[in-house]
Amino acid sequence: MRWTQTFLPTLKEVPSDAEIVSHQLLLRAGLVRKLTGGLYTFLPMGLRALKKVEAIIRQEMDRAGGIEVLMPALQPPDIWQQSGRYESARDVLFKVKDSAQREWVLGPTHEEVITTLAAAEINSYRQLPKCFYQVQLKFRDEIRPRFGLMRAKEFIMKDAYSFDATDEGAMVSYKKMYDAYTRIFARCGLKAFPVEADTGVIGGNYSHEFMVPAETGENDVVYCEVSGYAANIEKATSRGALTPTPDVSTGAAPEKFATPGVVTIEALTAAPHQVPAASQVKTLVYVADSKTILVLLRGDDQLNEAKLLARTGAIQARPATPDECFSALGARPGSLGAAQNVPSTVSVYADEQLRNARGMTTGANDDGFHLRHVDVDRDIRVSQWADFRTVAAGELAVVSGQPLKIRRAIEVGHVFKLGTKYSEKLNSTFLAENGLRHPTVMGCYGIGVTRTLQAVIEQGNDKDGIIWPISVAPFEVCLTPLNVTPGAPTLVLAEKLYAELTAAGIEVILDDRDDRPGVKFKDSELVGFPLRLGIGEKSLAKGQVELKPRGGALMAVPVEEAVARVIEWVKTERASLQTVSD
RNA sequence: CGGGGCGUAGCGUAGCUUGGUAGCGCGCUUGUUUCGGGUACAAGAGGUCGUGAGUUCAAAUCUCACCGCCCCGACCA
Repeated sequence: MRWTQTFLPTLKEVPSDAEIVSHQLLLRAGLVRKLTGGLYTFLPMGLRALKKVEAIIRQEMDRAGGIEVLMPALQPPDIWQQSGRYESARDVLFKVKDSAQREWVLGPTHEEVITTLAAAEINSYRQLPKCFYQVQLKFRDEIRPRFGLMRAKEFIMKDAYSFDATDEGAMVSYKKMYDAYTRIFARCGLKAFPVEADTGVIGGNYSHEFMVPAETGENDVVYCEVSGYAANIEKATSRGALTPTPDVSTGAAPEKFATPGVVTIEALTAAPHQVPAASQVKTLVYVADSKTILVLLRGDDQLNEAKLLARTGAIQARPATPDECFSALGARPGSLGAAQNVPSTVSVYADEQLRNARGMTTGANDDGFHLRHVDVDRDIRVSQWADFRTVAAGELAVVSGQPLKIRRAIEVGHVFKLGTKYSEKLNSTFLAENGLRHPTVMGCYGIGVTRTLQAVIEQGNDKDGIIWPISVAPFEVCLTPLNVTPGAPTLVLAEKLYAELTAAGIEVILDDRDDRPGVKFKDSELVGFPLRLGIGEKSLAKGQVELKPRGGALMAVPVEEAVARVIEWVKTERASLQTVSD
């Protein structure tokens, strides 16, 4: 490819609407352009890099036994109603109407479609297991698209769906995808690691996310360096709060006391009351699937809403409004409690941290009053005990007992063991060897392809631009003759090397622009080609050309060795990202 | 949806407080120059100042509404 014949608009200045470095570089290096918020056009270099990622994914999916298909992005709403997600996923579903005013949905994912296919076509255990995958555009009505390709309204995803006859088989399929993901991200040059994950609205009972550590990520990952435990904060557990709950119980009965104007945990810790946060019961009123519930935590703990949904089985939950609190408990936030005057219709969920907690202080369900001497087990009617709290850094890992750390990360992949949730609802059943009909056991596996591409940039860059791993770079070599006037020795040699390298299977872009050396150097570094082969009159006079790896030192090599040296360098780089020999 | 910020040439921005001929840098065009790290000089093209209404003799500037973008939060398969 010749620079003058492709379309590679680089930007010297940082676009004002890009905040994070990978988003800035996507724009500056001429990889993408924004149409509008959350919608981007891929330009030639961006598209080439994207296709590299897709090719790696396809190779590894095929290697893992995946079968590629392509499903419709536009889908009928009835299959979504059948699975129950027309409601549960309504906030992210794009809906469109055709000219007959009939409604359609733009698929945010394809469980419904693939399960419908399986229901029709897979009828015998002899046809199992099967793992279908596709690389498809997905649509999500994101409330707030941001960070370029990281969170977009429309994006490319690789999604795979496995169908097995048995639970054990499903675990084998899961493990195959898990291993394939590990290879895929390694081959993309990404430092990605798996973490235990919450399954969210998609359902299922076993799940890992693949995370790329990055301060700009939107996920918090809890991990233990000693045991290797790692989990999304939505899922993470620990041995509990670092400070024990003070036991100041005297055995006394709950006692109401006036706390005018005290409506926060914080305020109650101050004079005159001076109740430590760890001795308070935090009472949260939530509306879970239109039912009012109470969630109790220790005063210094934070609710983990993902756990709330998981433990209660609710599809959606939100904090109750002050009015809703008042009508349920007769008091407003700041004076709420579960010890007295709780209607029997209101379920009370309590965090394990409060088990056996005695001598606690909590709201009295009477504005301006609290209760002291509350023993949770004795005084509160708890419907269900569970882990509802958010793990904090420094708490001890459940297994190893070592301190946990927390870091930000970008989620690039997610694997789920789904079980029979979708196969039952959409009638994907098969006849087993014993003649009985069973639902297929499913798994689903996603990789955000466009997000992965941006994660590669987020992880590989410096002040000059992108530093691509060679496996994902739009071109492997940037051939840079400094003088391109027709007939100039530098151009003549460049054309010769271009032909030879291209014939040898090296992906070369020839910077044939009539521009100053500084411009060409800066651009090649901004776009981030892994190797620059520079041909200038000075070194050519000495019979030499220059090899400059991106981010590495410049090497002068004799002209006659140039092709061999480039091929060697490229092959070494390629090999370093190849995890399994073909 | 709540909070904050911003919309002026392809990009980055000044001007707005205190209303009065829209400016700069980059990029672009032409010429000269330079030719190993975003050359230098000169000439030039390019603007409904996001849209609409209002106030005013006069609005980029003040007021209101709307639209769009960015950030924080909520949300996130």
